[in-house]
Amino acid sequence: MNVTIYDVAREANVSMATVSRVVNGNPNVKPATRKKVLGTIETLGYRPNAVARGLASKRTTTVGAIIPDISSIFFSELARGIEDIATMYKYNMILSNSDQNPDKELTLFNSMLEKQVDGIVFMGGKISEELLQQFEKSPVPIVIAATVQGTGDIPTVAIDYEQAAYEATNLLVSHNHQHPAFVAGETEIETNNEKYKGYLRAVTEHNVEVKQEYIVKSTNTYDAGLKAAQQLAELSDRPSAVFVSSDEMALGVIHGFQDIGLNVPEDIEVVGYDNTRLATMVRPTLSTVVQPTYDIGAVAMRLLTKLMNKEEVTDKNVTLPHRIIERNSTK
Amino acid sequence: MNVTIYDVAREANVSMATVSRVVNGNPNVKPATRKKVLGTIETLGYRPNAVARGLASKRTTTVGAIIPDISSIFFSELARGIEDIATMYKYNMILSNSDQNPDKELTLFNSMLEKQVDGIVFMGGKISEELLQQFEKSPVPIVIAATVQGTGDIPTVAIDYEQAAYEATNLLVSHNHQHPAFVAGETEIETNNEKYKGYLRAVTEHNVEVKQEYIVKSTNTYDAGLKAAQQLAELSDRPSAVFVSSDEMALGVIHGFQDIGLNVPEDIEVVGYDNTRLATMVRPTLSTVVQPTYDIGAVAMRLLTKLMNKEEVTDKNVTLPHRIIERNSTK
DNA sequence: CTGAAAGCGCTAACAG
DNA sequence: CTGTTAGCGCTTTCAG
Repeated sequence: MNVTIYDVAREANVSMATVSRVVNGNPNVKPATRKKVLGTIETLGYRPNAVARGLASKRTTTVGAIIPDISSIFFSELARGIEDIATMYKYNMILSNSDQNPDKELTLFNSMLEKQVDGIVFMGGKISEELLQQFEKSPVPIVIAATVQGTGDIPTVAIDYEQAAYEATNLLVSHNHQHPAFVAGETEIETNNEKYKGYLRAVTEHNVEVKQEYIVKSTNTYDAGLKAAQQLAELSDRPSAVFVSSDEMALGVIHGFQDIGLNVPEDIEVVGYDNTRLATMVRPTLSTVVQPTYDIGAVAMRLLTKLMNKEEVTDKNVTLPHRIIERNSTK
Repeated sequence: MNVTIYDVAREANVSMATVSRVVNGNPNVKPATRKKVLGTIETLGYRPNAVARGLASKRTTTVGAIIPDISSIFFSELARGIEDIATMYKYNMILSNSDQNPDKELTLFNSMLEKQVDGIVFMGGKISEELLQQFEKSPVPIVIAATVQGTGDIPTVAIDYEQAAYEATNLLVSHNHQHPAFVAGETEIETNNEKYKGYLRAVTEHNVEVKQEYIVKSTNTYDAGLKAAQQLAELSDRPSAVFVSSDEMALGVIHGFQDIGLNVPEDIEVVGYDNTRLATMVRPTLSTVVQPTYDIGAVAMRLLTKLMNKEEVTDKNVTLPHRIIERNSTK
């Protein structure tokens, strides 16, 4: 049998309540008794049972994080931001992968509520109507990170995906490419849609007729980027610039062009999105949209701590700044 | 107030025990009552409280994972393996980053025990004496993944790091490089030490005198690889082949050489370690040691489920197979 | 500053 | 097949 608060109380000749007080740092304890209790805690090797505590206090100091795929370079950085701040505020994090599967998201959400988490950070592609409803009647606060929610009113931390894409496309336009191409990840993912909108806005703004063959919709992988580049290169009127919806795809695009003898940026300029570590791990180094991934996670978790603490939060929707960083994949 | 098992019992005109039985899938319930209970669970929107359940049953169906850094491409893949199997066996995973800091590892370990996790998967660089002692008197099973433990006797899942490094170096030797160079990550990390040993064994086996300047000890980052390449290239008798202790560093090494006009593999061959996704995201593509990262995580978690279940486990130390994959960074 | 006592919501014998 | 009854280990009033 493990040593319990009761054992400590008996051994130290105090009540359970007093032991509980010193364990929880309650100031209403005479220094002498505090010291005595601390001593017997030490000798007995007492370790508080967080489950019992959670049942009694209705707070578990545990948060849930629903993430599409922790092995993705983008999301793992987000997760790190969440976890760091969670730890800073003494929370543990239950992490689950959803693969952006709506059913799984629902299941995970409910499973986390059963575990009595104090709050949840959600990341996903698209928030289904049903999930949104569940979010809205959630007994604990939820923060959505790096994810676009359509109709809902859940606190969110993200950047302006549309505007950033607009600016990235415009960088290319300003380099005398009237009509850059666009390589997109899954369009079921709302952030990708926003990027698409921003791209379109930049292109159409210059009175260009949009060439559908310049828009490649695919999946967010390196290999898809590789293929997209091939496809674009084969066009009779090959584009001279490409905006890609993620760094990983952009690396694929760059290599796809290089593999068939095209030079980046001389023959074709490329801009990515996210500024993951990959952006500097390629030659030429990648010009890209800086999305402060780690910070999004950190800010989302910080916001969640406030919500869990029932603190006044003036702005439940925070939009973090983005910028474009020019490296060598553009001139 | 939330709806409890008691509410369901009253509403369904049965006892708490019966409700508990149907919730837990206990077969000793008449189909008719089961149906009735399920019905009122539905209408009342009852959601079992896992914390109360954990307190009563002394099982939380939660495991802990201590990981150096989830944002690392290597560890995030490991984590995905762990989480997938955890989910498969109905466990949740509490994930914490240690940054390989011994104090943090100790703290995290104890914090997870307080949370009453049913088991722990540990990944790290080096297991401190104190941590090992704590592991040995842990009340719940622990599995060590992708980590070399010195003296301890804790169940472990890994590959033979030394042998794999030996083979990788030998591949280079067989390509007529008598004395390949070695670029190593932190030597405080035991797996790196094993790689070093394997490298040395291959080199000395051929009666070569080891040139200390061919051994670059650094940190496991892309930038460190970049610098290491420069350093090696400046040597009066530049090596003609390099074995690198991780893919990420290897990418840096390749680019470091390329940046000063050297060609890989013509002027210098490069072999990496891990076969992360990075290995194919570089030109030339990287020859590397295949470490089944995801599988290590998956197998470790599977082993942990058996241990938690008190099943008979014949082999507490599993060594997964490795192999060398030749791509274009070698001839 | 300290103690007594009543739960938190559930499981697990045990009895029938 | 079902109900009764103790707890699990801790927090939290409420008194004093």
